Amino acid sequence: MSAPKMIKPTESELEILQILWSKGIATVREVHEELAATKNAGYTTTLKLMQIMNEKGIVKRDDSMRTHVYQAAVNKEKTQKHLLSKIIDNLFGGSPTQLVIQALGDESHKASREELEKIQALLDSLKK
Amino acid sequence: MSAPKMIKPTESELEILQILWSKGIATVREVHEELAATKNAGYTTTLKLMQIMNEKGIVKRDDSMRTHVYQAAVNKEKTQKHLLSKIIDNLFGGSPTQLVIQALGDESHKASREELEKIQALLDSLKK
DNA sequence: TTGGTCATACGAAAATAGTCGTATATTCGG
DNA sequence: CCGAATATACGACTATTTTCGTATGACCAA
Repeated sequence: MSAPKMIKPTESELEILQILWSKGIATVREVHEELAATKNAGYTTTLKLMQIMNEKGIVKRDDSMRTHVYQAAVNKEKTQKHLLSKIIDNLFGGSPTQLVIQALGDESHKASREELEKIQALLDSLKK
Repeated sequence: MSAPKMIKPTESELEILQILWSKGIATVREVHEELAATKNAGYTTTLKLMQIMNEKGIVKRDDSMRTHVYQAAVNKEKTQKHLLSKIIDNLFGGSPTQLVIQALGDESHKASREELEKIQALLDSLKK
């Protein structure tokens, strides 16, 4: 298994992870700026969060310089899969199909045609 | 909108909701019994949780008798959709397709052939 | 060199969740 | 009628998460 045995990021940690996953590496300042776009929190709050994540092993950091550089220490797909698995159990009684149906029917997150094709392709391969 | 403006049940509350959704109505004792099958918590813990859920408006109860009878006050599909929407944003950067792909690929929750057909049908109707 | 800016560390308050002990009331079998 | 079983109410304790204020040190421009 990977570094952290039980992956269970909190909501705030997830927000930070998403930024790190997309950026690859980032400083606290950079993460905070991006966070501040939608959220409203102080700089030291973000800092503290990232320090805690570092202690938990959710992120790694290079502190050889004055300004530390962070990166995710947990795999994106693994984390998604893990949390999704929990959701399926907690919210959909263990049925991934129900989840898929609700997700595809979500009005505020419509899938494009290409995306539908992608799902179709996956479905085809699963049917075989 | 329905009773509770912001639906945001906690993990424990979700476990209870699932039981209420499946049973329709139930007493604290009944919910607790079912909960105790997988979890390990005292009776008064379950009671307290359900009392709090009642205050929050997540469940309703008939307390005209000594043994109160509870039922969910939030719609199952609506709640699923709402929480799923959050997940899509928090974990999948707003892409339901990514979520669907991960869900279908989940090894521990495999979909049966019938379920795949159901998804196929939905996909067909979306494509039109 | 000195003042302003920016970085991390640290402690602790505030908010949320979950757990349970204990008090009190009702019900029921004998 | 009495005691055991069972129900709810309520308060409090623990744990976790989130949020910041403040201290301290490094860096830099004038």
